[in-house]
Amino acid sequence: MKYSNQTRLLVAVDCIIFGFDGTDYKLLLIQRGFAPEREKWSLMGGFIQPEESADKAAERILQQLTGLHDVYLEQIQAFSIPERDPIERVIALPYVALIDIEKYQTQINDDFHARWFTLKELPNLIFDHNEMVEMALNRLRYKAAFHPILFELLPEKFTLPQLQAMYEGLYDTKIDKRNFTRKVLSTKLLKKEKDKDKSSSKKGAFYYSLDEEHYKENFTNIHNFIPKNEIPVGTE
Amino acid sequence: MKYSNQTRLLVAVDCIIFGFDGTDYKLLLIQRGFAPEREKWSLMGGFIQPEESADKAAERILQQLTGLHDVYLEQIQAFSIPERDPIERVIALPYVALIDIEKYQTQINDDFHARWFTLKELPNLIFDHNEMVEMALNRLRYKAAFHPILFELLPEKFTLPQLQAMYEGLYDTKIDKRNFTRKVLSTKLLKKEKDKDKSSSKKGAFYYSLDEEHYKENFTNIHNFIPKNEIPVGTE
DNA sequence: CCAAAAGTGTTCAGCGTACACCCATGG
DNA sequence: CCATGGGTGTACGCTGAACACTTTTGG
Repeated sequence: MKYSNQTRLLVAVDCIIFGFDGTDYKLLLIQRGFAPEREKWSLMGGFIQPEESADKAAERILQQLTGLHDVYLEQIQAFSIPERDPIERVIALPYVALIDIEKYQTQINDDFHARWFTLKELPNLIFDHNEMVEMALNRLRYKAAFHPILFELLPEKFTLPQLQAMYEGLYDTKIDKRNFTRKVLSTKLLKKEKDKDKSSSKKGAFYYSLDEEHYKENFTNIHNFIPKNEIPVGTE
Repeated sequence: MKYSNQTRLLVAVDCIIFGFDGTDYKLLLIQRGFAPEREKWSLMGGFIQPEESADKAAERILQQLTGLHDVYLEQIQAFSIPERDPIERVIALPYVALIDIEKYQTQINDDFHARWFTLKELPNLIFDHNEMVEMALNRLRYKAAFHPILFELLPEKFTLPQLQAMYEGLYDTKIDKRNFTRKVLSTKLLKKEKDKDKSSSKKGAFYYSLDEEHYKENFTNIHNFIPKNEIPVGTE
C-alpha cells in the first residue's frame, strides 16, 4: 500500500566536514566529476537510500570520503526550497562533521578529488552549499561555547596551547591563557599525560588526552570556555 | 533532466504545536480520519508539495489547522528511519510551533477533530510522534532558558505572575518572584501597561506587553531567566 | 645567555541567589 | 478586617575577567 497522489522527492545528505590543523579551520570539499556544475567544488553528499536512515546515510557518505566512522555528526536544518538544485528538486539534510584532521586518510578520497580548504579561502560552492557552511559555522560557534565538541577535532594527545588556539580560531579572538586553562581543567574532561610536545617551543607543552568517561557523561553539560561577549548571537 | 536510478521519497512536515493556558502546557493534536491508525491521535502533518519549501509547508499546515500565520515555528531534527510509517517510507521534518492559545480559533479545525491535551495527559500518538513531542519539549526547555521564545505563548497583554507560571511550568520548578521579575525587566523586552488584570487577585497585577522593537532585536541574545541548576542537560 | 613559549595566582567587580515584609483590594 | 496574591530591596558568595612574572630549554 502507498499514499496516493503525492509527490515523492529526492532527499540528500550533505556533509560539512570540519578539521583543524593546529592553526586554521579547514573544510573538506570535493570536486564534482559530473554535471551539473562539473569541476566545481561542493560538499560531499549523497542521496538517502531506500534502506537507510538519514543518520546512516551521513555516516556512509563520510566514511566513503574519509574512511572514518564514529565521528561527531550532527544534523542541522533541512534545505528545501524547490529551486535549490537545477536538475531536479532535492531536499538536503546537512550534517556537520568534526574530524581529527590527522586521521583523515589521503588514499581514500582519490575518487572524489577531495581537498581541505581553510575557511578564509573557501571557493564558491555549488547550489546553496556556501549557505550550509555558513549555517554550520554558526551552529558550531554557538554550540562550542557551551559544549566540548571542539575536542573532536583534536588528535589523541594534544596540548593546552593547541586547544586554546582552536577556540581562538573559531571565535577569531584572543583568550587569556590563565583563565582558559583554569576553566578547561576544572571540567575534569582532560587527563594530563607524562610527555610533552616540543614541536612548538623549547620548553615543551604537556600533552593531555580526553578522559573518555567524563567526556561522554559531561558532554551535554553547559560549560563556559569562552568569554561571554565573544559568544555569537545564536541560531539556537 | 533528472537524476537517474535514485529513489524518491515522501517528505512530510509535522507540527508540534504548543500552547499555554495560564496553568498548563498543551499540545494540539488531531484525530486521524483515515487509515492507517484511523481515529488515533496524531500531530498535524502533511506532505511537502512540489512548489513549496518545508518552511512554507509547515506554515500552510499550521494555518490549515489553526487559522494562524506568523507564529513561531522552528524546525527540529528530521525523523528518517525507513520503517517509521508502515504504509510507505516517509521522511518527517518536525516543526515546533508556539502559539497564543487564545488566538486559536475553534471553528477552523472542525475537519480535523483537533483538541488540546495537557502534556501530562498525552495519548499514545501514531508512529513516532510521541518521540517528536519529547524531542520538541527538550529543545523548548533548552532554548527557552536562554532566549525569550516562551513569550510567543502569551496573549497581547499578560502579567508577570503569568509569565513566571509559564517558566515554572516548563521546568516544573519554583522560581523566586523577585529574582525573576528583576531578570525579565532588565532585558527591556517588556512594556508596562497602565491597566491591571484582576482576574486572579484582588490587588490586580499590571499587564505587560512585548516591546516589539527590542524583542526582535534581542531575540537571539542569551538571557538567563531560570536558575542554572534547572536548565536541562541540553540537546543542543 | 637569551629568545620564545609554557605555566601559574590573585584581586576585583558583577551576577546570581537567597531571603521577608508591606501593599492593595474584594469579599 | 482579613485573606490572597502582587510588588519590592538587600546582603552575600561565587564565578568570570583582568592582569604579570617565573620557568624551561634549544640554539
